[in-house]
Amino acid sequence: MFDMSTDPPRKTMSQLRRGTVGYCVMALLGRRERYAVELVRELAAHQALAAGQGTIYPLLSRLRSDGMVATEWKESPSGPPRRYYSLTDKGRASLERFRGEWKQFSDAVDTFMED
Amino acid sequence: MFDMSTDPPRKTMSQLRRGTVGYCVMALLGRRERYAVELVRELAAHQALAAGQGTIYPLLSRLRSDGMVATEWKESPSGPPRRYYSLTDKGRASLERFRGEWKQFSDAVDTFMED
DNA sequence: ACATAGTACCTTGCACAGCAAGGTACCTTG
DNA sequence: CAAGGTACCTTGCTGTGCAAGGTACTATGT
Repeated sequence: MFDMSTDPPRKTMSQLRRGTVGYCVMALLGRRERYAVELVRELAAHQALAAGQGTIYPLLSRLRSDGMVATEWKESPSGPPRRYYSLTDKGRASLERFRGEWKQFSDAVDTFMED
Repeated sequence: MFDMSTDPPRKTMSQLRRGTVGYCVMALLGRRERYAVELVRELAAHQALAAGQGTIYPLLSRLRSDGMVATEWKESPSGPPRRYYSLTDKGRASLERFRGEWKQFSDAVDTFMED
């Protein structure tokens, strides 16, 4: 059972993340390469975009098969090996395009939300 | 077939709409009551939030069973009767809450996209 | 040498909103 | 009384996010 009074905020935020998490990950990878657990930690820092491993691994897998990111295995200074992800040129182009779509979209929603 | 070069934008935008269309509809209903086809037309005006009847009718049905909106049948000056939707107090509270979540979320995405 | 803990990888099954396409009924007009 | 417009609604599919569960490698303590 949940908070029945209004609307569970968890679910709402989860829906909002749809379609954006991938591009936020790509934005991070555009600066420097990272591995999956690192990405999870950095997303968790911005509360609204917190996404667990169950979201990140399938997401990275999709980005990879779409050619948006490239991967490379590297040994860790302490622990099991890590798979590092970096943004490809195709990924960079896709991200650039998203920036425009995001602005258009968020401006539209802002318009509706302003009373 | 589609544009294979990068990413079909249609699909991206469709994902972005998730979770927001409902609240945009509620925002409209917060000002004055409207019927479904009217809502479809007003959303279509803001291109980024265009949603067809296949989206709107199930959405309104959900909002209704969640107690966010109330409905009332009214005769049309010309044509079949219309079902008018209006925002309930519960809907108003939920919308108010969403405004905060939306700001938090869009600020977070903006942070990632700036660079 | 071996158990324990920590880190990192990944998969499975489900939930649910948006959507295209298809279908019914009412009213007006010629 | 047929044709066209308006308004209602449903069905089946898709894709993404998520919790939960599972494997493997390394370091540490005894």
